[in-house]
Amino acid sequence: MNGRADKATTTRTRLERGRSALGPALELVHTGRAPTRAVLTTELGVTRATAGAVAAELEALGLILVDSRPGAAAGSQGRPSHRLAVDDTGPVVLAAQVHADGFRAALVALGGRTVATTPGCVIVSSDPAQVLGAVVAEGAALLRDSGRRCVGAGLAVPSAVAEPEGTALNPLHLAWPAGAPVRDLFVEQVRAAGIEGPAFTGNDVNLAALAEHRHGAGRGAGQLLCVATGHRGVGGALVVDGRLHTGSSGLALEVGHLTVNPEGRPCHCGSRGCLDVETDPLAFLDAAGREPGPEGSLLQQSRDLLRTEYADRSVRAAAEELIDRLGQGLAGLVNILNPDRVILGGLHRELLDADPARLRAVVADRSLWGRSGSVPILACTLDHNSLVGAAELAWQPVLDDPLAALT
Amino acid sequence: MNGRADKATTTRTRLERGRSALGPALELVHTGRAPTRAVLTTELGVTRATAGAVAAELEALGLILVDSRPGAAAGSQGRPSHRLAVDDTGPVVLAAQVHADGFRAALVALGGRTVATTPGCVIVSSDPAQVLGAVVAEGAALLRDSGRRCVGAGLAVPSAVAEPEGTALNPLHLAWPAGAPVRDLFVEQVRAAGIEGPAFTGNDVNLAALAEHRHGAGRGAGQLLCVATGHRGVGGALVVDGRLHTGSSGLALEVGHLTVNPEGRPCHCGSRGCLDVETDPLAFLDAAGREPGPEGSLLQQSRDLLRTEYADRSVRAAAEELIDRLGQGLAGLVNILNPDRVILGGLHRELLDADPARLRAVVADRSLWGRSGSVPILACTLDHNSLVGAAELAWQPVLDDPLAALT
DNA sequence: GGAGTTTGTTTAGGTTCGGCACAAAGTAAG
DNA sequence: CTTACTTTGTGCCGAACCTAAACAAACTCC
Repeated sequence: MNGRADKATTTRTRLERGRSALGPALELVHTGRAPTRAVLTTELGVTRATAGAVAAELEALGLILVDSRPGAAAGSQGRPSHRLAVDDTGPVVLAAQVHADGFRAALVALGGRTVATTPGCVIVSSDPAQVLGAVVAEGAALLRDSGRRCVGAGLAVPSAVAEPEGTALNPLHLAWPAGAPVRDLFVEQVRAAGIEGPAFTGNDVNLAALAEHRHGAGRGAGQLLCVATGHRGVGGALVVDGRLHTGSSGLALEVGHLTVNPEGRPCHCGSRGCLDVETDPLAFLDAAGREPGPEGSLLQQSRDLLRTEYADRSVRAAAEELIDRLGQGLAGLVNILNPDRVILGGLHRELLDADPARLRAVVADRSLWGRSGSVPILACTLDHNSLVGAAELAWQPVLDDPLAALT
Repeated sequence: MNGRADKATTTRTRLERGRSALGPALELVHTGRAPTRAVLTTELGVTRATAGAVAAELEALGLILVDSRPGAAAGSQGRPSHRLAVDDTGPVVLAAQVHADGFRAALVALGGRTVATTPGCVIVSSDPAQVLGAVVAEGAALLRDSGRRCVGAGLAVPSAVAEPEGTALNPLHLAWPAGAPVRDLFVEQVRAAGIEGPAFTGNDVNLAALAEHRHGAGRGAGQLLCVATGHRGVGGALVVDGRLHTGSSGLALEVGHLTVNPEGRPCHCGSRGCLDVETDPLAFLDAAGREPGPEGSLLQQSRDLLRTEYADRSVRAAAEELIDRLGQGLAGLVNILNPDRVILGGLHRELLDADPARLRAVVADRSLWGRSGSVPILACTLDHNSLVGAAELAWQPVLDDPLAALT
């Protein structure tokens, strides 16, 4: 009996109970759905004993605080439950975002709270490695200043990211080559900077959707559709049961080429009237008869126009045209995906704010079922939601298995 | 201490091990992915001891057979593993399908094998209750003749089925009222016929996709997109990680109103050139300049035309037009859903067979990423896949928890 | 201040699964 | 046919994890 086939010899040594529920419990605290130990007990569906052990273990890991002082909480009848909160002195992750305007780095704690951030920086190179090096350098400086433990890094890029390769397929706004290996480049820079933990990369709208689902307007949604436009083109994302629906190779929700205007503008895809070219800031400025400025500022220019000159007939007409196109696109997506909530970002969010009734009416009219027609359409609520989403990406291993991720 | 809050007193009595893996194990045998106990062991990721207990338990439940005779299997080195197979004398489910042509009932065993079926029957009423009564009566007769235990019933209908209400939102081909409570009506008829087990209802294309994923051309696909057209309109379905993606209220993949031809036919939805009116049998007959027959036979008429008169210039031109439109629609869906396999049914399957290269080229050209463009597009392979899918619906509780479902 | 309610804690016990040793059943080679 | 080797099935033990139950603690309400 020398050549043994049994190799799965995972010797576990810890004796505490409540290990398997560790991840779900941390996620509940992380997303604010378990403010007390009593709520944690019911949410996990375990006994008080188990929930107590789980909370104690998470506290021992330095991730959460269990406030067991008498008098810490009160209000209803019975013994007040211990309050649960993210440990503000606990580990952080490095979150980074690259976009047409520039880049930004931040440290994000559990709960999605940004504990340190750089001001927006300007990109000085069109070489992905150099840009990511600058981003990581900023993040490393933040980490040094804070003196906190880092357990991972996440990067948001304005491009579809193919999995499992981790390549950016259309980083057009960055003048990067299509297919740039952003994941590997980012990992490399993170390693070179001596930052610990795994490093991940994702599409900015996907990550924004994830952030909104966990900490913003998407909380509690079962099937959350997110659509946003920043500078050029339109991005989409779907969060199903708390997880990003990335498709089989990370390219799902590439919604830009839905036809929303049969007689519309020609698109580089060969068709015409695509969502991409009909509802982005450039389309808005064009419809309003304004001269577009530099690419990085298209969103700001459009936002200013919408907010300050909405009384102007040409601006209003342009807004209404884009709202109708956007509504048509959203209706198509609602028919295909049947979400229970829709969140809009970037210029789309501004369009929603400008005339919510009109957008909702278009969607209701064009989507087939009254039930679907009444899907709530909301504006995103988080500042820098892509950045927070990048942090979520880095936190995910910890949320999945805190014990394994921290040791 | 009288008013106790702890009420979850689930006293379990069985002593066997391998309970939690019972469902996954049965699913592996059911879908043919665990032909032997050794494979079951590795697929489940448990020890041989546990897998043995699981297999024994499933055999004790009368669901599978474990062939432990020496010499039952051989071929490679080492001790041959016990063969696993569905118990052919085990329980069955009642599967039923209603469509424009008529209806059909069948008994389906584990593994998706149809053990008894009625010939196609003609619908003689436009009252849902009466039709379902006739369907269930046929099924009950099959059950009586077979003398086998029934553990559930499933029904496929040509309509979106809203959840959790179980209402058919657009049963147009059946002349049923929109919003007909098909689930409740079906449950009622099943109960009245004295058939045991829970009863479920689902959309026919959804169920066809489920069947193809488990027993047909979709086996092994991670994200399976299924598109089909029977008589009028187009249906879609998505299977993600082996489960139907139904959206938040069962209405996902309502793909009929994607715009695929900006200058196309007007659609009742108010737009023009929708997939629904551009790629269904009626559109094909119209494009070929043929007079459509009665609604129930549109598919058959189109199929005959495609197969026997493809040399005819008008037929070929019509096929190519529809292929282009279908390709555009599929490309849009591929961009949004990023599936790793596409399966076509009904007339779409015939179009694929007529000119596979053309359809694949259109999809590759119109979908954005080369990677997505190379999505395999296949024809469905199961006879009566909606019927088998209806059976899958009824089997699901057993697959989820065999112990609970059978006792 | 006592009754009632809700939650935390301790203890005991049970279920499930992995590790391990060994037996069983085949193939491969002489 | 025998021996070596490979692979799989089985029985036993213990660890891990959780529930149940009883009790203690901390609040509200009257």
